[in-house]
Amino acid sequence: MQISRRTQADRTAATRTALIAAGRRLFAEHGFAGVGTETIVRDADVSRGALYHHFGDKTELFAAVLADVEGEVTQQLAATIDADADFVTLMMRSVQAWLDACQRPEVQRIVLIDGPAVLGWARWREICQPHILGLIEGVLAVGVRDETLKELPVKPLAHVLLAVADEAALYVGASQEPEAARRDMEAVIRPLVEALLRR
Amino acid sequence: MQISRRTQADRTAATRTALIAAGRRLFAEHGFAGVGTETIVRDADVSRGALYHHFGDKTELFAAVLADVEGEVTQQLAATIDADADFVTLMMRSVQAWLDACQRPEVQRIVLIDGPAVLGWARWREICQPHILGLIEGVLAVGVRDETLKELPVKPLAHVLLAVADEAALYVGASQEPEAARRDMEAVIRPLVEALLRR
DNA sequence: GTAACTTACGGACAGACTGTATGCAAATAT
DNA sequence: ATATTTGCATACAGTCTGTCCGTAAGTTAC
Repeated sequence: MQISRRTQADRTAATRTALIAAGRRLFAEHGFAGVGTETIVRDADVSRGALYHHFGDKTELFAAVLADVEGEVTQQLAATIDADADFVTLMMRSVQAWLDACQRPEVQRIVLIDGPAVLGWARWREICQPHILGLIEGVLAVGVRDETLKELPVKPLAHVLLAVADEAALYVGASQEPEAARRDMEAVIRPLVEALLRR
Repeated sequence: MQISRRTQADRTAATRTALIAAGRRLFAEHGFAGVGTETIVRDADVSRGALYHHFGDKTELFAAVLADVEGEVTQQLAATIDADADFVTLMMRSVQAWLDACQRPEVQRIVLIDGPAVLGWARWREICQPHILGLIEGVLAVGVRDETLKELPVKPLAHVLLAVADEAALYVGASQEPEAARRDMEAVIRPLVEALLRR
């Protein structure tokens, strides 16, 4: 083994992250269909050959970008979770954090709008699974086990709750008066969350 | 005014409906990005010139297809609505009907998956507004006014409920065991609907 | 250290697809 | 009957995607 200025792993990591970063910016601004690979590689300062070497096709790059954004947002969310809080405030705080995160166009456009259309619903949710969906399921599972929550199937429940949060984010994002829309949405979501508690 | 074999309005109607029907089939099967205009016009038995004469571009044709599907599904839903039933059973019956309708791939792919990505979320919901969203808002408004429901902002609530129904449809559609998934989803949705009632 | 090999990348190319422009024909207005 | 508008056909230009093949950088074997 010889000494080398840049190892292969280094090169790979550099171009991959450059491409993902560029894709993130451009997909967020123009949407998946609105930006060509040429634009992406120019922004990332690599060649189209490099792109197609590391990613099977344009949608694979998109999948990597999506996973990247998902991971980041989920990490933010996880940080706001306080295991001591009761279920309802925990959930409502998570919704708050989710709405905050989704104000960034990357999340709205990439995760919520283009994700399912580009990758298909199943693949999209698969990518969400280890991240945000898993987080929700975890919180719910605890609630079900220690009997503060009704006995409901956790997985579909997590899907429904995430769908609610997604729609809320888009609703607020598209609203002319975001503050009012946000207050309304929180007022709507709270009773839904409370409905999960045992009486 | 002379007698004419085919009036202009007839010609227009014929090609428009042919294009919409073809688009409906093909968009449902291959997705918006997966089918070219050439394929559509061949299936509709018209020329590309005709397409671009009647529709500004491919996305405008898609919008027309979406409105078409929306209208049909909403009509089906409206038929199942029985004003005499109490709120919860009314809602749960609507969910049933919605899940039935969404088993058709046209609805899943066109309305739920591609719609927001192709047209943008705002335009997408705009098209839903006169149809399914309006229907939900109507039912809710009645409930709020006669005080069987909590006082919640109707519009965001309708959005959230529709989002729940959409996710349920996609969840069931993608499931390996649709019957079980459907039962689970209904079990999850019921308490959410009940949560809207005044105590 | 050198040769063999694998991995990362660059540039050119073919195919497909979208939207437009131009020309014609059918229908309607004058 | 003529003019004008509307519906439609075809050809064309521009763009974009994915592939192919060659080259260079890095890694392994001897």
